[in-house]
Amino acid sequence: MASIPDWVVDQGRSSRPATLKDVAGRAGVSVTTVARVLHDNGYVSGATKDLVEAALAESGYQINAVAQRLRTQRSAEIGHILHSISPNPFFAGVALGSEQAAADYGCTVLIHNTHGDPDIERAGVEALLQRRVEAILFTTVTDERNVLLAVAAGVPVVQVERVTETATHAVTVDNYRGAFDATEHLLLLGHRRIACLGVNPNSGASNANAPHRRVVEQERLSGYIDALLRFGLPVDDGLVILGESYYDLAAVCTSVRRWLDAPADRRPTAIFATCDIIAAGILQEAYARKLRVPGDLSLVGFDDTYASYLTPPLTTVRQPMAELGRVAVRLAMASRTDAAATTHPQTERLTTQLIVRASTAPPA
Amino acid sequence: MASIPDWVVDQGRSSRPATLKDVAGRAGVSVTTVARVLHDNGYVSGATKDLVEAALAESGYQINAVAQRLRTQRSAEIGHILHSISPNPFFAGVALGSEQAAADYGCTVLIHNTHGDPDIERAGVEALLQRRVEAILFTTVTDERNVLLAVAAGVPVVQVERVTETATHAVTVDNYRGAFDATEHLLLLGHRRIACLGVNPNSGASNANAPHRRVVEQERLSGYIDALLRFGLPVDDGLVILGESYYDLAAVCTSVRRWLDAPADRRPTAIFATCDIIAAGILQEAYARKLRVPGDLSLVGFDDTYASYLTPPLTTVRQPMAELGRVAVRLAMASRTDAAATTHPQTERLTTQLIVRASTAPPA
DNA sequence: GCTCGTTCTGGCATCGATACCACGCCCGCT
DNA sequence: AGCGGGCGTGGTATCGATGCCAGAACGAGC
Repeated sequence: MASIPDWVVDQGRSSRPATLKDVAGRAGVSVTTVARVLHDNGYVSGATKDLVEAALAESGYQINAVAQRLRTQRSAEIGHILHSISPNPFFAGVALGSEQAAADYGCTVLIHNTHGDPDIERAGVEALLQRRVEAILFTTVTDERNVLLAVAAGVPVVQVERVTETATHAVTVDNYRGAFDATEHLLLLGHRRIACLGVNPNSGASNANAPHRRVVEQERLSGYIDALLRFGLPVDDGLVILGESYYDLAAVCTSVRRWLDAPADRRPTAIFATCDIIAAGILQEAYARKLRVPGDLSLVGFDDTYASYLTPPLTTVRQPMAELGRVAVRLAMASRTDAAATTHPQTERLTTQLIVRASTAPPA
Repeated sequence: MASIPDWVVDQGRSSRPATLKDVAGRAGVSVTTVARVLHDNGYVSGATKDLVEAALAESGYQINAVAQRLRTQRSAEIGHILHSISPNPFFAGVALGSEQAAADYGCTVLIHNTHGDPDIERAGVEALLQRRVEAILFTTVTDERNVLLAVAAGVPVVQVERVTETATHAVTVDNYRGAFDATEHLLLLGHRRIACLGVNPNSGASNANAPHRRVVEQERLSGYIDALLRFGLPVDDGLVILGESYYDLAAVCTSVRRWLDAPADRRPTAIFATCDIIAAGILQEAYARKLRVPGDLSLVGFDDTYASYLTPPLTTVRQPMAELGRVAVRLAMASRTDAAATTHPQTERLTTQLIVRASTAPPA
């Protein structure tokens, strides 16, 4: 007498998930036939098709993606390295966009939060390479060598809101234009003492491995300066404060306090902050001094993350965060097939949009 | 003459990544030996170890995690289903915590944003099951059946900040206590007309598949009511507005406007909002009416997401977001091994913390 | 009657890493 | 001298899905 087939054992809730073999046994056909029904390709007679479909349903079969990937050599995954999805919503916004576009390619996105730690970043890149991801996006880079690691492995790399010497694809917004628009908006309102709070484009120059957003910062600063010049105004060094990073709020805050504590005739009448979070901090400082925004002080932010939730709602330069993520994924996936794209890195440039809300008005 | 071995072909940047076999060929040993060096187990002589390590380095070998997982039957992945990591930072905070704890188990977290769409949610759960994730966390649920889907598959499930009849592990904060503390804080300051803005615990009752955070909402409402009763105050139905969901701001806003437009002697002197985002909206409404916070109106939020960025900084009930995620992962991983845990769902309850900032003060 | 093409089905090697088993060797102990 | 055990190494089945190839059955056309 024949021995009891494997598939007779109870496929209960706690046992291993069913395999193609299990289903084949249950239906009394070969695994090949089950696979054909599953993917609806090849020739299968109506009768056996019904038989197999019943067996599939009974066993609660779910395809094993791990085995499938090994066999087909397609991981269907995209890695995304970034600072942290919280608390700065900028990263979460980009991540969300990348997820949307990845879905169009049947891919899922693996997010790696580095928290600015180069070791975590390196471990993240290596983990992604081991998983054979189809592309890697960098929305922050702490150590430039980690980008090279990915490039050397032959994986398509796209840097988001970041421009460096490393030859990879990139997608950024027109930061110069964004900063110019913001400053011009204040100038057109009649402001003449306009301060700028940003991040030093030259910071990290001593550390060759951490050129944090340098070009982006330079562009924003240039946009501010050029707008002033266009209006025939000199750049007052005392009205420009550049921190070490976007997360270095402490330094920025003390500078702002000095400005706000100055007598009205020497105080800036408007401030352009290159990040909504910094702008939020300034709002609080102004509030503590009973300075009215926009009455005594106009304020423009950057990013449009927190801006709409603030009081008053903040005029800001909107970055198309989700679109940055989407374009990054498309660029990466296109370069997989297009041979020319691999050798000639491409840079996509999106436009920002000045969102005028209630934090800006003509000076008193 | 022997044919040219495979590994002689250039392992250049654009070719397939090296396999154990490639490395073995290069070093002139067996794959078994290479594996032994790689994992530093078993016996390997110093000489061959050096040989193999050189070969590993030369070929830029990165282990193939896909093959490894198929063979070891461990996906080292945890799925996390949530509404969306942006713009509400609550989810991002929980996700971050889950990622941290997952790392302790050598796991990575796969985030699925459902955007409140039951079809996306279902597809997400199925994708996770197909990847054979070791556990699934639900920080939002749109369709209860999707939880059952995961449970039926035998995967450990943990619901975060959510209590339902479905018998799964859960981790929540003490919402009753949080709401009680917030209301009590206002009462102790001397407020007597305290309004409450929340989400209707009975909403979705008509739709059996979408009992959105019902218990959590009930607890928050009860905490508010009980604090009033403790002070011998009646509950004024006109001062309680419950929206359909946290994302249904429109309805909430119109109600708030009605309150704020009322004459001062009928206007609430304080509002307890069960979400920072709602509180931010109230701040803006108050500002537009030139009502001073906390002078004319005190305000308490919930979550501590946006709270510290607002003007004035918002008094709020802090939820330990990251800790929620961490505990959820620990609960899930523990239940994998502990048989008793599977049958007896466990609920962990974390404590909230009232963070007093500048949006609350005694009534005028 | 033979060939050819279409329909239907099963066998099996393969993706890459792992783990078990087997074999050979050298050394020390009885 | 013989034997057991610690070393050092290689062979190979396996995880589960895929896709090529083989082959059988049947009808149509010459």
